[in-house]
Parts: sequence; C-alpha cells; structure tokens
Amino acid sequence: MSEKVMIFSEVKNFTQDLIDWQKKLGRHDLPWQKNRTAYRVWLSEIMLQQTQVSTVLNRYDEFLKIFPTVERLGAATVDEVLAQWSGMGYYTRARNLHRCAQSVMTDHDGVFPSDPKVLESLPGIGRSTAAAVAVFAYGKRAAILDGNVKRVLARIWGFDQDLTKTLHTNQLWSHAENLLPHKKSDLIAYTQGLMDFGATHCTQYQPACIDPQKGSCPFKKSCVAYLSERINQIPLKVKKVKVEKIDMTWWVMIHQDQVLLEKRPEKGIWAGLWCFPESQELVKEPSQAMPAFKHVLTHRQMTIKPIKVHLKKRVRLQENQQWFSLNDVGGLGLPKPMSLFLKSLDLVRDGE
DNA sequence: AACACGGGGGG
DNA sequence: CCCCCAGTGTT
Repeated sequence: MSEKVMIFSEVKNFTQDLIDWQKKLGRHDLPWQKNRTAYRVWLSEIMLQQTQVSTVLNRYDEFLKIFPTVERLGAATVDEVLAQWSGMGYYTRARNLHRCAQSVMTDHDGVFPSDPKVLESLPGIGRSTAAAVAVFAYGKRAAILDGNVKRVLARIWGFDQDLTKTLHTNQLWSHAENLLPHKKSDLIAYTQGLMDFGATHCTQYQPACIDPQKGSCPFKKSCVAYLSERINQIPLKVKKVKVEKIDMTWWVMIHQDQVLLEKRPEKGIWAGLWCFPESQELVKEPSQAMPAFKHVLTHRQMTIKPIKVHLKKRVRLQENQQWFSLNDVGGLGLPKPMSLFLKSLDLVRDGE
C-alpha cells in the first residue's frame, strides 16, 4: 500500500462533485473570470494573494485601466506601480509585479510562460500562483494549494498534521495533484471550484456544514473533520510561541548577610514570588555591575543584569520590600533564576 | 487583540 | 530544511 493511500482515504467522486458544485453554485462573474488572458489572471492572483475578493473588486479594473498590458506595466516606473497599489498592503507584491512584468518583456518575448515551472521562476510567483495562471490562462493540468484549498482538503480527508511543517504541506501538495481531473476541459471549473468552495462554504469559521446560512455542503457525508467534529481543529497549524527578548535589571542590595527582596505583583511573570527590585532611584551608594546571565522561559528569553550595592544601613524603599538573611531566603517563594543566583551569592560569601 | 494570508530571503 | 517578515482585513 502506498503512502498516499494510507494518509488519504478514498473520498468518492470528490473531483466530479466539486466540478458539479462549481457549475451550479460557484462564482462566475468575477472580473478576472472573463477574458482570461495570462496578464489578467496573473494580476488577479497576485492581488488576491493577501487581499480579500471584496477589496480586489474595487481595485482590479482601475489597475488594468492604468496598466492595460504587461508591456505598459513593465514600462512604468516602480513608483507609479506602488502608487496604484497603495492601500492594499504587502508592497513587495507591487515591486515584484513590476519586476515580473519586465522579466516577461525581456526574457519571454512579452508573453507569459505557460509552463508552471517556468512561471514559478518569475518574481512574486510561487507554486500555487504559477499553477493558477497555467490552469486559467493556458488550460494546463496543475494543482493549486492556497490557504483555502489546504483547509478544504485537510478537512474533508481529516488531515490533522501540523501544516507549518514542510513535510505535511508537501503531502497535501501530492494529494492535490492526485485529485486533479483527467479531462482538461474540467480543469478550470475544478480549480475555480476549489477556490470558491473554500472561500464561500468551507470557511475557517462557521463553515456551511454548521451554518446553514452559507448553504449546504455537498461533502458532509464524507468529510472526516465534520464527521469527527474536528472542524475547528483542522487544518492544524501549530503556532510557535514568539520568544520575546527582555533585559531585566536586578538591584542586589546587600547589608551584612542580608539582601533586600521585593514581592512581585500578583499579575505577570513570577506573580507573588520574591525577586530583587528591578529599579531603584534613592540609594546613591557605589554600585557594581555583576556578570549578566540568560534565563529562558517558553515565551521569553531574559537577560538578567544584576547590579550589586553594599549598603551601610538597611533601607526599605517600598511596602512590598523586605530584608532577608541569606540563610532564610531558602524558605521563600523564589523564581528559578533567583534561587540559582542566591546560591552563587552564598558561594561568593563563603569564599570571602 | 489575535489571527489569516503567499512569497521571498537569510541562516 | 526552518524562521521571519510584511500590512490589511476579519473574527
């Protein structure tokens, strides 16, 4: 048994059902669905990469009016292109759009290539966009796999692997290719159907299977995510916690064998635990920077910079502060780096 | 406020 | 391969 079959069980007639669905319930009147030249298709795909259909609808015709051909676009200045793009965000797209137009003019005799692999070599065109242009403009047999399509395929086949992993996304790519219709005449309806079904029915939140207002889902009977009540878990994208880098100062105030500690607020990091004060302004005794060290938490990488001050008298600067003998700190609630640090203080003291 | 999106670029 | 980024719109 091949790997493909093990991962993606048979969903009967998916391809044909989707084609039928598209013909009946898909979108047929979007401006870029008429007169599907490579230039028009390409422009719409780039605009749609990170921008909603409703926004692109307001911009597409205007853009084409100003840059009616790939030649005119390539001949424009990048500033003119950026000006026309303004408000749509991700301005790298506009710069690549311009570069791509120039490359089509100089490297491809002014004609967009039809081979997805060649399209993919152009600026701003990745695997999915290349396939879309090849299908819509040239009727080629190529698979798209954008965010909408990933959601549709992952849900129906119950593919619950982490899609931030290249391996799993590649498995989905293979699956997308296996699903392509064999009749070339079906490719446009099929590809458009994938896009439309994902955008209007198999939406991220409240898809049609649980929201009748969106219509009915033709795949309800076989959709693994729906049948196993995992619509909200699939597709799975494990977001890596962003590790924030933080510098923290510890004022290590020492008087004889005692240190001044501060009970931290009940909210935030190390809530309610005892720590060195992170700031102080009143004490003017000479201070000495100690070696900084790192402490790593799930979501933070802290660089702790202790500053030692030997005080002649015990002062308490705030209500939440208290002096402790080093012999007693062991009984306090201390965050990990505090207990490690205090132990090292002990060693220093013993060594003295 | 958190999340979603395709592609590029650097390590 | 992995990570990070960019900007607007949606939930």
